[in-house]
Amino acid sequence: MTRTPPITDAEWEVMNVLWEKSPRTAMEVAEALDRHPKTVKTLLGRLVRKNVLRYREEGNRYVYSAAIPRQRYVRDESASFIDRVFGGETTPALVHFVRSSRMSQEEIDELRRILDEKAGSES
Amino acid sequence: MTRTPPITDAEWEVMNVLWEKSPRTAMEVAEALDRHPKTVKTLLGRLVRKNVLRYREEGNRYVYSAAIPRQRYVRDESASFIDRVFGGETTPALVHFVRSSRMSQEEIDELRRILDEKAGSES
DNA sequence: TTGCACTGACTACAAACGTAATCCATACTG
DNA sequence: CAGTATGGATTACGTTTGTAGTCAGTGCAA
Repeated sequence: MTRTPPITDAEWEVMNVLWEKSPRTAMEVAEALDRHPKTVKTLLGRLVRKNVLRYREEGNRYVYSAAIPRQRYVRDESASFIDRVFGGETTPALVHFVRSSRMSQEEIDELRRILDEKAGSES
Repeated sequence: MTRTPPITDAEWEVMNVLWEKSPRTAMEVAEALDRHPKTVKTLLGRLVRKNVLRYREEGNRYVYSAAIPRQRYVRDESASFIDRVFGGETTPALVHFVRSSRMSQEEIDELRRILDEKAGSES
């Protein structure tokens, strides 16, 4: 299992639009982000070099798609965030988020359900 | 209220030891992190320039303390992380964390308690 | 008192980043 | 077919980051 290469903030923006819908051309991504096409192309190129994106030639242009599922990045990025900010302790992070966020009753119930499942399965 | 200046990964490491215990000298921080003193001094200097750290002269050396409470950084950093990775949606982030983390029964209960408080107070 | 061991200040420097411009080939327009 | 617009490849460039080295002052050990 190849390690997910680190990607920067600007690259995350690009990936987010491609995870949301693939494949897309460079121009389409640039428009979705409302950023300079040249800049976007640079970022796409770097992401291809990192093997986070793949492209297919379509006529005279490339269409890009994610080569690594969003889920993997979410997992890795979450872990490194929690390491950095909460010293690797997940529960304090969760406590912080729950305390500081506005949640609807439905969302609260959803989380409770998940905690209940967990209470059953956890050793 | 001044905006919390962005700090880098290496700077977070330094801040974490100073948030944990202040004040400390450059040497003490370097030892706590087991990193090259020169490197740590550079980072301390940069953090002072960003007004994230303050120092006091103690004999011929400086002792550093955080000038911005950890809590503020945690809040800001969490928000920007959730923006980047979860598009600003906190609940999906929470669901992800709860699902993917190992938690003891006590931790699960703690979170339940907090959710209960929240259920009461939330509209 | 002399010189060394530390200190902070300043400097260095390559890699990564964000942001784009230039270059060259090709496709479309008239 | 000529000229222009567009696409990817390559190059540019100031800034930030991580990691430290050099320099000049000073307090302590011998």
